[in-house]
Amino acid sequence: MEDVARVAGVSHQTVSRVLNNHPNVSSKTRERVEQAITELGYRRNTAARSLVTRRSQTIGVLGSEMAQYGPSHTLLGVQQAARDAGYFVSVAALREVTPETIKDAIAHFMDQGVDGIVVTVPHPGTFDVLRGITAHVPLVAVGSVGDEQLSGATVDQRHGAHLAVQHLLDLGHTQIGHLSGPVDWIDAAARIEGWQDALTQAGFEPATLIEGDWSAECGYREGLRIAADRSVTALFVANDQMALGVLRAFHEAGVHVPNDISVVGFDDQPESAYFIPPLTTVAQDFEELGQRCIGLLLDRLENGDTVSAATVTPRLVVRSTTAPASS
Amino acid sequence: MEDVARVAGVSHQTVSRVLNNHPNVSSKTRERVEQAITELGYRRNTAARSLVTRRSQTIGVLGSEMAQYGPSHTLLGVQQAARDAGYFVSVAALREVTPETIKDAIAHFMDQGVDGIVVTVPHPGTFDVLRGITAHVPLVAVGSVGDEQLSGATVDQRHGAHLAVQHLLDLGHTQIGHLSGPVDWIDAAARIEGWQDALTQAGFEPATLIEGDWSAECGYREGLRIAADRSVTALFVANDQMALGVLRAFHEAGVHVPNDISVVGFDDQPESAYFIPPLTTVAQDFEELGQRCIGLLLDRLENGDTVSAATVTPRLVVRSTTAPASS
DNA sequence: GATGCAATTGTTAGCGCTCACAACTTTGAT
DNA sequence: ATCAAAGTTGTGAGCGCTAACAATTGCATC
Repeated sequence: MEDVARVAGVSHQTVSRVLNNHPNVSSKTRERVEQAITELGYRRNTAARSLVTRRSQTIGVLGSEMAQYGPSHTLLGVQQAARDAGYFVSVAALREVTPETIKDAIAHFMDQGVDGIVVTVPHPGTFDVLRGITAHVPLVAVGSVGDEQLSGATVDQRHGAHLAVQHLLDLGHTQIGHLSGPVDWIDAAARIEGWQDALTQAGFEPATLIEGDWSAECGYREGLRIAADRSVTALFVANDQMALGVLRAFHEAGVHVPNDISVVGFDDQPESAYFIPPLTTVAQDFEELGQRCIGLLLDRLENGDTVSAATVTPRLVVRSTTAPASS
Repeated sequence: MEDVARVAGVSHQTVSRVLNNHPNVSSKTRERVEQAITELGYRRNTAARSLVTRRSQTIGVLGSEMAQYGPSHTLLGVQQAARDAGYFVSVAALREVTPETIKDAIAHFMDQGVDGIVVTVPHPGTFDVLRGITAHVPLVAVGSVGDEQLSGATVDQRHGAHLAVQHLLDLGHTQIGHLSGPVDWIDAAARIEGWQDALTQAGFEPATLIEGDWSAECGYREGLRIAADRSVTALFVANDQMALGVLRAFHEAGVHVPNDISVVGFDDQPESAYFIPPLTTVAQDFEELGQRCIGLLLDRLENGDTVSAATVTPRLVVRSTTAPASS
């Protein structure tokens, strides 16, 4: 920086002012400094800068199951939005989710001096842990609706589940089962509630609820059982991967989809259009979710806004696994 | 730090020594300092530390298509290995791959003062761009075999392709087509070569080569064409997603897998076991790949090793999409 | 031409840490 | 008891930057 100042014939402070876009620099000087910067290929030292500003221009992203479809796309959205805003993104993936591992990871980020943290750990206990932590930086929790202490960005999963069930109801189904995700996942719980609500509102009993684990393997296993007992005419499956397993099980058991049983998934992964048959499902935009997280964070960081929330709305994609109920 | 020193009754330098595990500190003093640290909840300031050491304890990961199965799992492996070694991981995802965007991202990392960079941009041009850059930190390129200037970690894709084709040859197939990935992907090129090699070695002509784009949609499209012309009895597909599309196309066209045509995929995603029928494919361990990258980087960082390479070996997983050729 | 005010630029200190070196303390051999 | 060598601790400087303040300049006003 001293070198730049010398070349431009000014003081180091003026260089700093140019770098930080301070108003009171004459355009002539600014130009000279900028030229010196490019000439010398100068890059400002981040460490020195954050030592004095106490800002690191870094956002930490804490997540579990980061390689899954949802989380990895959320990360992508977060990353892009953050980089567009001039922030670095530091990632910590949890191998195992416990209050301790979460606290550890947050501490890891605090050590690093991040300016804000996005948490995508989709278990309800997470929020309590986060509320118990006094991080001195803004926090956004994915999946949380947001409250006094914690900002939240979320897909309206309940609405998504409504959409799915309503579609089946519209087709004349009344016996609509649900193969859910693990109940200790926020998303799974919200989808269960949406399913129950829609059914209850329509005057039907939400009877058949099976708890799954998101995997195709589990979808297959439970699919075989459902195929054997045939107590439902339609099945709302909490994600596309389990739906894949279900379709395979039904295929093997000679249950025809959609004529014998209708199936609706959730997520709309790109592959779902190529299942046999192509899957009717609920699409959610994870990248937008990630972007909204950063939006929330930047609002708090730059405008000093307090807590807030953002919601992304899912939509139904009808393909070939749903058909009118045979009367 | 001054506070800790005061509480422990030593100088700030002694505190620093304890923090850095310097040998010449008496165990009594060390204990006293450590107690003061926990008592005060002291955390060392990363910015100040890296200002003087010129080390940031951060590793940059530069990638494209980061939400895909391979890259996201590689990132996971990188992240875990890095965190175990006490490093932070900063991520930059490229929206678009050009020499400029790569250079930008590297510059972004240099600004941040990363200690090392892992690049997973699976296009051959990448390596030339990287060689042209004078980053003053160790670089590991995923997919590169490594050379004088550039360390590399890679899955032996050629071997994987061999495995797939040999399996089909063993079943008596001789007309073995290949639906490849985009030829400007390193992985796609390596798999094509493996396919060609294996066939040539066995004395057959590698005739039917179709270039795809990794997507299920493309697998479906090309699958329909192959079903119509029936010039092959077996198809080696460069990834599982395209294989999904192919299976769907064959199903629709009334081509029975594996009796009419055998299909082998590549990747072994967890879902592949639940395709209809379950997919024979080549498994590769992306997390291990990521871990090896960090291993390479740390070797260079800590032991001053020069360039080197690591290879992960894929293996064949036989399921139900392959059967002996009907004579 | 003197005066005041704003716009622009320079000077100094210090963020929290590690490095190099100086100073002190112990140990063990003479 | 004496001395050197090793082990242990303290002191001062400075990494590259920005904030606060001081100093200078330009320019309109009386």
